[in-house]
Amino acid sequence: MARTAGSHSDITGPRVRAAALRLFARGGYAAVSMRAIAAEVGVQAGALYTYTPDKQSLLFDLMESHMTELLEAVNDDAELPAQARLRAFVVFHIAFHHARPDAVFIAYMELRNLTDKNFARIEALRRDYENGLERILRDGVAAGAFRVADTKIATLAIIAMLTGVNTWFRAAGRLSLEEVTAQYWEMVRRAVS
Amino acid sequence: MARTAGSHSDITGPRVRAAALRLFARGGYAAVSMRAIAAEVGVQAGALYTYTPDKQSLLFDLMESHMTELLEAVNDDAELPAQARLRAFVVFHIAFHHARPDAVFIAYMELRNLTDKNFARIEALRRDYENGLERILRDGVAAGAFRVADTKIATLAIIAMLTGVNTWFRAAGRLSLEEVTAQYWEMVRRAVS
DNA sequence: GTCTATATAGTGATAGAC
DNA sequence: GTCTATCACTATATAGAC
Repeated sequence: MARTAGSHSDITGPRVRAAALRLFARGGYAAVSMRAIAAEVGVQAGALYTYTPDKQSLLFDLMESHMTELLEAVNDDAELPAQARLRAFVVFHIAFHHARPDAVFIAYMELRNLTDKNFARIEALRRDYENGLERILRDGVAAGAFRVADTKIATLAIIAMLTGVNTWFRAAGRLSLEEVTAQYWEMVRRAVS
Repeated sequence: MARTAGSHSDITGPRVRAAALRLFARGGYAAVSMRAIAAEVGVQAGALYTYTPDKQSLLFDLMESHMTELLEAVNDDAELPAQARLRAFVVFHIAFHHARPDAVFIAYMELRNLTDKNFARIEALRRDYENGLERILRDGVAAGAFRVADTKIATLAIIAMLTGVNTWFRAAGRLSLEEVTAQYWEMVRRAVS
């Protein structure tokens, strides 16, 4: 059946989200206008409000989707030996974050532009993710495979270090992502041994 | 001698910079208006333009001052044994960054709000700082004190890890800055050994 | 040095036609 | 579902009085 002319709810919605993601990452939430997002999509500003009640919800949805996908993808296997388990986390973290630089950037640059309620929700998801790594470290310490003075500190240190890859790595650069991942894993491995 | 009433160029200037630093760190450059900065200082918006030609210059000056102070303070001593030299860097980095969280936050959250020319200048200063750490690592490798596959990667990994302390450390928390520093140093030490 | 007033432009969001 | 038009604000920056 032919749709009403100009009716594209099934594809415009995702396009709005994609444009917002791109522009927020590039220019920052506060600096990007609804008009700029609309222009990127190819519609007028008023049309955006069919897909989001307001600009804040658009930001929150992007961040929540990202964190939810991250938590669903991480897939930790507690049966693995401690080192293999930690290595799997390192490889996963770098690959997952490398694949979606804009979402990663937004997820921790735009926290301050969330309302209090939305901020609390995103922070809870982030803590869930951190707890996943801390569990790996704690189990490894208990099994005698790792030597870590404080697993919470080590968790935060490792995540900061790994996420940092996104700020400088370029596929066209001197090293492949595999080589970079191998070297980060080596540093993490030593740091907890 | 009595000054002209309302004439305070010697103290208002620094107060404008301090207010901008605080507000930019809290709300983000794009989201903070000149009126908001003026209100924080206790003057009207127009008066700010006695101290800065425009908002962009205000941001750039804050970032440039921060990076310049960082480079002047780092004070690397190439005569030290490799481990002591690296340890001094780690201790310095954490202490310096802990002492000025707002400037640190701005210096890497607001990069995208700089004009191209200003961005290039700040990036050059940042590279200078990174090169300082890389020199320490390279010398240590040459002396046989460190084992590092790629000193550039190790540099970026270490800096990301150390700067991350600012995102979570609170003086009122479970651990003192000295304890935290000791544990980060231990992780860095192992990662390059 | 600071004020008030203002120019010029842009903002998020809504109403109603099609 | 998208458009045009618009409301009510807010923005940066400047001019000229004091």
